[in-house]
Amino acid sequence: MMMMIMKDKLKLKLKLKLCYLFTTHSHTHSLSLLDSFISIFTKQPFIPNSPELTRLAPTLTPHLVESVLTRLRSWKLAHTFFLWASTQHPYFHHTCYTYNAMASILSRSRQTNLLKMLAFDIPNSNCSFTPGALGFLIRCLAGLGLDQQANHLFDEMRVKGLCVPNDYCYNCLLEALSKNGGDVGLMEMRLKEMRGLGFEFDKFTLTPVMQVYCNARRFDEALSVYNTMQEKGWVDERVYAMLVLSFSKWGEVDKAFELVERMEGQRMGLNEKTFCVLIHGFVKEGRVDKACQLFDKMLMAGFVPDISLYDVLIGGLCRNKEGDKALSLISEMKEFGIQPDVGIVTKLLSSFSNRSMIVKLLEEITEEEDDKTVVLIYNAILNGYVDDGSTDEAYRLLQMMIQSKSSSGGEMNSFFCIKILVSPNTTSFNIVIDGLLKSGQLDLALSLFHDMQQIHCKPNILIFNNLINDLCHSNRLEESFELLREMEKAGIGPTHFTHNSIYGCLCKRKDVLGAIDMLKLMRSCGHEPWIKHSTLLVKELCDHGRALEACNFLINMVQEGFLPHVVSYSAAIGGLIKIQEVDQALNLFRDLCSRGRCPDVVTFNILIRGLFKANRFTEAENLLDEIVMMGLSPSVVTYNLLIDNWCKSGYVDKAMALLSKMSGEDRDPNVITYTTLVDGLCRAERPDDAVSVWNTMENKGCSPNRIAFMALIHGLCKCSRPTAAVRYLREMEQKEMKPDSFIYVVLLSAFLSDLNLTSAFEIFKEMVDLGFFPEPRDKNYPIAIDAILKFSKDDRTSSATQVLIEEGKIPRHCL
DNA sequence: ATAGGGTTAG
Repeated sequence: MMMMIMKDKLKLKLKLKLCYLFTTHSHTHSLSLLDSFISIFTKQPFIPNSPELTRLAPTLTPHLVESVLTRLRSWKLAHTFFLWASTQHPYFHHTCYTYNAMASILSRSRQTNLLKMLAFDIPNSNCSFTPGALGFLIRCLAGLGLDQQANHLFDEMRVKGLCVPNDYCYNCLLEALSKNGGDVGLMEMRLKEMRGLGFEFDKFTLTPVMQVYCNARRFDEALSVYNTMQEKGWVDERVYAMLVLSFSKWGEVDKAFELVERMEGQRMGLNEKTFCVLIHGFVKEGRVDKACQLFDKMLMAGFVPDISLYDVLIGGLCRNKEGDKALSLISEMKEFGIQPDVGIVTKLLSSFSNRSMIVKLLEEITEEEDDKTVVLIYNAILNGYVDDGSTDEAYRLLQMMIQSKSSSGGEMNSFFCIKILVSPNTTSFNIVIDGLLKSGQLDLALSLFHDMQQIHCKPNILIFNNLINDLCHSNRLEESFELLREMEKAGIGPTHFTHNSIYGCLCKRKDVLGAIDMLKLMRSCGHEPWIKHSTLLVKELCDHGRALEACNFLINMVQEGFLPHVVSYSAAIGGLIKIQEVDQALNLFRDLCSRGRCPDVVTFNILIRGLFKANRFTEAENLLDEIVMMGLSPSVVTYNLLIDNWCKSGYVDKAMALLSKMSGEDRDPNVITYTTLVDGLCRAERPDDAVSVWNTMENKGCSPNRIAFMALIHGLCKCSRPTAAVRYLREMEQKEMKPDSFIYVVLLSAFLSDLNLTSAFEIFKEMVDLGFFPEPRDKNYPIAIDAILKFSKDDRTSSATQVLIEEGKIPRHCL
């Protein structure tokens, strides 16, 4: 410790000596020092502890550091130098001036994080700041939205005694707080502090205060501040603009406009940006009238409008069906040399329902404008047709445009009654081809594609992609490949969309080899295959019992450098389970985990179901623990699987207990949960409990679907309660749900066992009328035959049965 | 314009 202090003292002595040496000579020496530092810090590579720097360190002064910082052109170099200088104790300590020089550079170059760090360091450096310096620093912070840091810094500097803030500091702080929305409570607290310290409020205090009130929609407070400023004569253009913009934001268009007029009375004006924001805001509020007036004022003030203002005004006028005014704006913009673009023309067309207006628009433009603009308008018309479903009209108009190219006189457009003198461009074809594809006219789109090549119009990537995509959806793979070759010949590189369209088609076809070839191609282009396509291939294979091939495909994907998504893996696991390869499924599961893919609840659900089906209950329930250990939580499906398994293995009460647990865990039971339990309770001969679960379901607002109804009806019949069951059948009918045929058989049998022949016949008749009479090979066929026999033998039903036979409703072969 | 998938009930 002692040694270090002595060493420092020695260094200090040396420094004083050097300073003396340099200051005794003229300041050309310090200029050359400046140059030395600049050249060292701009030299590449920079070596922090070079002998050169060590030699120069003692010469550092705050003034020199400031000069170097402002001379270094890049913020990075400046910051490197700044950090280096920070470590040169005891020769050098930063002052508020060097800190601020750095802060200003970081603020200008938007280095938010570095500035934040700097602001954090300053109070810990024990460097004192003048009030002016603190104000400056706060403004640097505010410039990058660091108002919270500014607020914190302000207090810390004061508490540590490093600065005694004055009214200027407070004004800077208020300004900072108002910049990012602002917190009314915080702002009012600072004002109270100021007053307590005896500082007067001035224009620079109240302007940010008003801003904060405006941002917080505190209408009355904002106005009262405004009035105070008005009395003192502090209202300037900025204050006005602030209030006008706020009024506009609050939807008070008239008040905003009044204020603008008041400004004019005081010979004050808005700036260009404020004009633009206001005009957009007014139109948004549906006040195109005031927006147009303001627009005129803007032109009077000498500002040159840009196309976006015309766009928004014309859009507003079109919405108000003021087509004439919109058209006159078109003439006006032409005087400014601004061409209407597609957006504007489209807006005009959408508001013009009658053809005369469209003709006017065409006239307005065709006279002077070049072909480019005319094509733009025609494209807008094509767009309009396609958008309201008149694809055929669009196609016809485009054909006329194509003809105009070949016949020099121009084709007569019967709709517009004018001559078409312009040939279509790529966009024209794009619009119509797209429209044709959307309306399912692929072949017409393809023929248009050939037409465009006839007139040497170049197709773009969008046209190729859309055609290929549609061909793939129609399973026309060969033609897709042909287009792919064609686009490559045309020098248009396929995108991931192109490749994925074809890949998807191959997957749909279960063409494993083709899909792998495509993956190779995609790998070479850096195109990622879409998850849904790979998964589709896996699923298609699994649905056909080819789970092992699906697994091989996934292995191939890995070999091609694409790690399949967990969804694709899950599909394969499901496929393995379907062919009873549960152990293989478990292996695949472990494999994907080891490859770094994370299984999710669905993956677990698939496995749990597989294990249950294989009667491996303990393993299934162990997986439940694994879900939790992985930080996942069981889903409703997981619980439903458990409930189903417990119901079917005789633990209905355990299942019921889980039902109550689910609501508590914010895993609300769904219609499947209830259906499973209704089925389970009926299997356990507890029809009353089943009905009570049913009622709970309805009370919870969960509406039963046809499967739920069928489960209850079936269940009640099994419990010999066909009369109760029929009530639910009627409810289903009321809800226009159609039960499957077996429901009628089940009801019929139940009534027959119950010896309720009348009701049995009623159901039987319904079944026959619905065409649900079982085929001879159907296992329910004997039941139907037995019923007919019983009906024929009984007085209550025999004649009606006879009628059915005579009407031919009971097949002949039954008799 | 172009993500999106795999699991549960009668």
